[in-house]
Amino acid sequence: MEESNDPEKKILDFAEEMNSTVQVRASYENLDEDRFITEEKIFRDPVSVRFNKPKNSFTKRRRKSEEEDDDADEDKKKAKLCSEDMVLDSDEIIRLRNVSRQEYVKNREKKKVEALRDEIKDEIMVSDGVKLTEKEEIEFRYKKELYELIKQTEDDDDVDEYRIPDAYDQEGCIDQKKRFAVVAQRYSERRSSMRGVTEQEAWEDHQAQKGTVRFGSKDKKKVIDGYEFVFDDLASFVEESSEVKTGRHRGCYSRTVAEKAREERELLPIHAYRDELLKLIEENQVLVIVGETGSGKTTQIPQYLQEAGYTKRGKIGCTQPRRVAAMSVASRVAQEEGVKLGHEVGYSIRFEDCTSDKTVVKYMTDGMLLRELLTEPKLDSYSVIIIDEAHERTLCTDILFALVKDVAKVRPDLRLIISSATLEAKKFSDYFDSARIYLIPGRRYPVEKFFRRLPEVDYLETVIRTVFQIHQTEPTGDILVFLTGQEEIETAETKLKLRMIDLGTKGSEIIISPIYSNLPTELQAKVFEPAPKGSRKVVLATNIAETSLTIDGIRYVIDPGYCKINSYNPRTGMESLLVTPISKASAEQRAGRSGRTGPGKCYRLYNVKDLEPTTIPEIQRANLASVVLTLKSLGIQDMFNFDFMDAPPENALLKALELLYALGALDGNGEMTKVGERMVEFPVDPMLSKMIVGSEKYKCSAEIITIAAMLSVGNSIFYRPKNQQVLADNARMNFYVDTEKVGDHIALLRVYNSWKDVNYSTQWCYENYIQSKSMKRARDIRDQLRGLLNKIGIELTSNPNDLDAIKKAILAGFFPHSAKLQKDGSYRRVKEPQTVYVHPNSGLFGAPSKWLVYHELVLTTKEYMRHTTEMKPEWLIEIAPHYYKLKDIEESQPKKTQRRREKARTLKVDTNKKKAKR
DNA sequence: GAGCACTGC
Repeated sequence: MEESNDPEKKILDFAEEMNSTVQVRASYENLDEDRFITEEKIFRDPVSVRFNKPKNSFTKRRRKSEEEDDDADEDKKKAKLCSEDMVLDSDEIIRLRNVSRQEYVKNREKKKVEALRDEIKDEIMVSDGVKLTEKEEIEFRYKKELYELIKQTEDDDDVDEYRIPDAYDQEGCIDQKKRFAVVAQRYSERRSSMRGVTEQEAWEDHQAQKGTVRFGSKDKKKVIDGYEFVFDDLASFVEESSEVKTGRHRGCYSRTVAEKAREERELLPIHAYRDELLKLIEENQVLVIVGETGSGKTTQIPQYLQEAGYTKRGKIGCTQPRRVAAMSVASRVAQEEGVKLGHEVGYSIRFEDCTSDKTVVKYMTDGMLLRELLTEPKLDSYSVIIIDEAHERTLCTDILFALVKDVAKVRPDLRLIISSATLEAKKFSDYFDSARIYLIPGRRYPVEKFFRRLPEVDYLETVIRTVFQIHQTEPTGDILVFLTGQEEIETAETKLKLRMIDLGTKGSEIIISPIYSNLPTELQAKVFEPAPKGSRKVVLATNIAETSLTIDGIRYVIDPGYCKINSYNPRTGMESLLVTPISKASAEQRAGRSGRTGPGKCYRLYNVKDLEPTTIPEIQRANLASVVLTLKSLGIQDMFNFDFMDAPPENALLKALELLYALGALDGNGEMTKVGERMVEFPVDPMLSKMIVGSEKYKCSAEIITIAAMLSVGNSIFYRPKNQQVLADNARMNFYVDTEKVGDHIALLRVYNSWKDVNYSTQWCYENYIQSKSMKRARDIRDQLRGLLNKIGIELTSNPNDLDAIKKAILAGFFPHSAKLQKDGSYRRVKEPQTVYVHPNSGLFGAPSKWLVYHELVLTTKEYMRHTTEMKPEWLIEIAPHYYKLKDIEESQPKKTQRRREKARTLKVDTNKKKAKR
C-alpha cells in the first residue's frame, strides 16, 4: 500500500484494511478455526534510533481509547480505534521527526564513538587466535575502558557498566561455559544490590515511570517504542484456553502409563466426535477431515477404526509426508494400545520396515505407499487409507490422490480419509466428487499476531531490532526467527552478536541457536537444549522449523515472510532456488509455532493479505521424469489427461516423456520397455537408474551404484565451514589427485571407497571435511541399490581401474547432459542452444576439458553444471546413436531439437488415440 | 570464485 499524506485517505486505507482483516477472521470462524486465535494486530516501524537511545526506545505507553470502550460493539470500536490511531500516528511521526533532526546534529560525536566501538570489535576479530603483545593488550584495554566511559556518560540513567561479553572466543564463537559463568555472576551481583528485584523488573519499572505517552489496553501493558500494537480485549480467550489446558493435565499424576494414556485419549477433542465420525466413515467412501492442530486425529482415527472392526477386512494405512512423523506417531499409538511397536502397530519408511504379519495399523511415508502401489495396484491388503497432512501437497501425496481415487472406484469397500488443514478442505472435497467435509476442532494456545502494513526495506535489520525489543520487554520464552537460508542465518547471527555488544548487558543473556538441515547433527542438537535459567534462546531457523521439527519453549515468532523455493524450468532443464514470499497457509503454520506450550506472539514483517493463499504445489514446479515413469509403470498411458488435482505444466510432462523416450524407458508408442521396467525398480532419478542399468554392460555396477548413491545424497557431502574454507578445499582436492584428470563422479567414488577403507570412520570424516551424516545416508542408499540390482538380476561387478568403463556407464544415463568447451572458456550444450559453466566447486573448475558430461544444471549467479566428468565425444555416438549423429560432435553448432519434439508430440497423439479407443 | 529451502523413494 502506498503511504499518503492525506489523512483522510490514510483513514480510508486503514479502514479498508481493517475490514479485510475482519473478513478473513469471519471466514475462519465459519470453519471454527479461530477459536483461540486473536485478531491480527499491527505493529509499526520503530522509527527511533537504536545506538544513541537504546533504553528510551522501549517506553511503555497506554492508549486512552482502549480504556474507554470495553463494551462497545466490535465495529464501532474498530472505527474509533482506527481514527484515533491516525491522529496519534501523525503526531507521533512529527515528534519522531523532530527527534531525528536533533539526533542529526549529534551525529558527528556519535560517529566518533562508533568508530571507537568498531575498532574494538575489529581488534577482537583480527586478533583471531593470535595472542596479543603486552603493549597491544594495554592499548586494547584502554580503548575498551574509554568506550565504556563514554557509554556511561551518554546514558546518564545507566546503572549498568558496559562490558564486552568475554564469552566470545577469537573466532567469534561462544564459549558457553564462560558465558554462563558471566550470567550467573551478574545475577548474583544483582540479587545483592537490588534486594531480589531482577534487573529486568527494575529496568521495566524505571522505563514505565519515564513514559510520557501511555497506551495499550488495560490488560495488555507492554508496548514498545515505534511498534504500536493495536490491541483488542482478549482476556476471555486467554482464560478459555488455559482452562482447557489445565483440565487436560488434571489428575494425571501417580497413574500407570496405560491408564494415563487412556485418560489422555479421552480428553482429546476428537473423542467427543468418535461415534459420529465412525458413522460418517461407514456411510461415505471418501471423507475429508479438517482436523486442527492438537485434535488428535492422526493418532486416534486409526484406533477408532480398529476398534470398529475395520482391521478385520484389511490394514489401516496412514501416510505422512515425513519419516520422523511416521515413526513417532506409530510409536505413540503402539504405546497407547499397549502393544509392541512393529506388531499390531507399525511403520514403514525407506531403509526401515518396522511391520510384521500382525500389523494392522501401519503408518508410512507417502512415497512408501506409492512404491507399494507398484506391486499392489488395488491396495488389496488395506481396508482404509488415510492421507494425512494432505494440504502440504507433496509430490507423492498429489500422485497418491489420483491413484487412490481410481482405486476407490473399483473397490467400493475401501475407505478413504483425506486429512487437511482448513484452507484447502473445499478443494479436496471438490476433487473427490464433493466428498463430505468433517471438522474436528483442535486445541492450542492463543497466538497474538502483529503485523506490519508495509513491506520491509531491510527486514534483517527489523528482525534484529524486534528480537531485542521482545527480549527487553516481554516475559520469558524463547524466540524463533524464520529466515531463508544458511547464509542469512549466519549474517543474522553475526549482527545479533554485534548488537549485543552495542547494547551492553541489558537484561539477561541471549543464546543464539542456528538451525538448518545442512548443519552437522551435533550442532543441530544444540537447538533443543533449554536455555539456562534467566537467559533467552533465539533460534534462527529455515523452513525446517515450520513443519519438520518442533522446538519446545518457543513463545515468540518473528516471521519476515520469505522462504526459498526450488523450481525447475523444463525448457532449460535447470533448477534454481528462489526467495519467494510465503503463503497464508505457511504464515499460519509459522505463527502456530509460538503457541505450542503456552500463549504465544507472532510478529509478522508483512501484511498477510498480500500473500497467496497456498504455496504452488510441488508437482507444478518439479522435474517430472521420475513421476511419469512411475505412472507409466502403473499402466497410466495418457499423462496429459490424467486426473491430477492440479495438473503439472504440459511442457514439463512433454520434457519428461522426451527424456524417458531418449533413455529407452518408453518406446515410440509411449509404452514401457524392458529397460523401463528395470529402471522403475530403483528409487532414484531416471537418468541415474538408467546409468545403473547401463552399468551391466561395462561390468562396473559396484562402482556405479556407489556413484549413484553419492549423487543422490546431493551436494551436502563436503563440509565447508566459513572460517576453514581453504583447509576444506584442500582436503577435497586430495580426492582428485592422480596421473590422469579426475572428474567429480570419480572423486565421489573415491571419497566413498576411502571412507569404506577406514571402516566407515566418523573421525575420518571430520579430518577430511566430509559430513558423516551424508556418508551414512549414501551407504544406506547404496545398500538398497545393491539389493535391487540383485532383484532385477544384474550382477554386482567391480571394475575399479577402468575409468573409461565407468565413464561410459555414466554416459549411458547422462548422455543428454553433454557439453562442449567454447573458445571463451564457457561450455555449450551439445543438443541445446544453451551456454553453461563449470561450477566453481567442481574439481574441473579452471582445468578445462573439451567435452564434459554433467549431473545437473543449477541456476544461481550463472548457469552452472554441478558434478562434471571428462569424456570422449565418440562415446556419445557409441552409446546413444539414436540421439547423437556424427555432425553433432564434429561442430558444436546448436542443433535443432525439432525432431525429438515431434516424436514427443506423436507420443502424445498416440496416447490420446488410445484413450479415445477405450 | 560461488553460495547448498525442505522433503521423499
